[in-house]
Amino acid sequence: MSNRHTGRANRGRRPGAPDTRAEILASARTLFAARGFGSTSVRAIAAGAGVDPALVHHYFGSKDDLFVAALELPVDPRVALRPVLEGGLDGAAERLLRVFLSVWDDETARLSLLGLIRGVFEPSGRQLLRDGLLGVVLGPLGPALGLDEPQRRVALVASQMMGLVMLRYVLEVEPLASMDGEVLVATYAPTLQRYLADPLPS
Amino acid sequence: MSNRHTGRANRGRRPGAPDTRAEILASARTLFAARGFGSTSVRAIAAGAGVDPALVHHYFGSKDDLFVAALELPVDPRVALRPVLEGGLDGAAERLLRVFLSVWDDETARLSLLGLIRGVFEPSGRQLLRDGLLGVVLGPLGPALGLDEPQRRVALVASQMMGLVMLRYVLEVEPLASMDGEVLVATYAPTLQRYLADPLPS
DNA sequence: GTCTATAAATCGATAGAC
DNA sequence: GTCTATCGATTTATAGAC
Repeated sequence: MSNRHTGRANRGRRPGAPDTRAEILASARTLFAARGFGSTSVRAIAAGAGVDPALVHHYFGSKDDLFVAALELPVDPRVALRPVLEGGLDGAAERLLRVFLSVWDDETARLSLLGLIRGVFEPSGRQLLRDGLLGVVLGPLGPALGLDEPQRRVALVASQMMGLVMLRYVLEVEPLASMDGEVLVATYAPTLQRYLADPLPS
Repeated sequence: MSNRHTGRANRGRRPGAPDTRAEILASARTLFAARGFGSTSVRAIAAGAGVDPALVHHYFGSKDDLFVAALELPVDPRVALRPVLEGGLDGAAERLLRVFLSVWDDETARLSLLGLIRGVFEPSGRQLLRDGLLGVVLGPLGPALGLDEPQRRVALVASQMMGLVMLRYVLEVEPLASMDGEVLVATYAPTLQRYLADPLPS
């Protein structure tokens, strides 16, 4: 596990001077928050961390992966949402709600997510939440479900889910705060399904 | 209107020593935020301001009036919502959305309201927003429209409106942020009407 | 153990004296 | 403008019947 206390110290490669991986993450968080995902280049992140751009890919894979890591989400939304995306448009709202509630009703995940929501009122936090929620979390719904006007439909879905979060988990308004998950699914699924699939006005 | 600059200064009664009205307001804000509307008595507010309870009524009328004043809302929700309450259940969602958007799309009012929303993450601000939004603003919908399960229906309505506020006015997500008001009404009215009038699950 | 009746305290609001 | 006195309603607590 380590070569400390083996009698023969200083064997092998020493740990990288300052923790390179952490510096890349810090640089990414700062830049993503300040300029948004689209306007931040991997090269800029590498420069901010004082490392070679190739190291960014070495540690994190794609720029998307790095963004997800920088968000510090308790779950990888691309994994969690897979069953939602793969099931087709029928019943998509219901599956989405179930995934959504299972994450938010887990206490550890909830605390982490609340931290993200908290940043809403600072410009950097807004940018992060916009790109994260609309881009990474709900964005894939558009292509995967074959939505027309994907941006608009996804924004409508997001508006209802964000409101549910605010009332149930932030403001803790009754009876929403202690309502059974299945009842919530039954209540909100028709709304979300309408936003996803029904004809949009004008 | 005033005796300033009339050439004969200091006419009439001078303003009361410490501004009693303002002290009552300050005391009310503190107590409403800390304990909530229901658990705060007019007597406690008066004690906090060091004045007689009757003065509270003298300056502000009812306890409800005082609460609205303490919220520093840009409009009196009880006045603004009158047409919503009086029109009956049919079309209530549409009328509610129109009033809602007319207030939020006014810049002065919006800035003031955003200040209220900002307090969501502090316990005192939560209490204030809960009592304000659910109690004063949307609460009257229950009795006026003759809703069954008024608490639940009003909370559902609030969850969609709060989400719309977050996406359109706080996060400023497109295309919601610059969407025409009438399109928004047409989009969200069916959702709100369902929350108000349709059978609820379980 | 559960429900009802009643007593006590507290509250919001008003009228009127200073 | 400020305060005393007080009403009527609501809430809270207690006691006793079943």
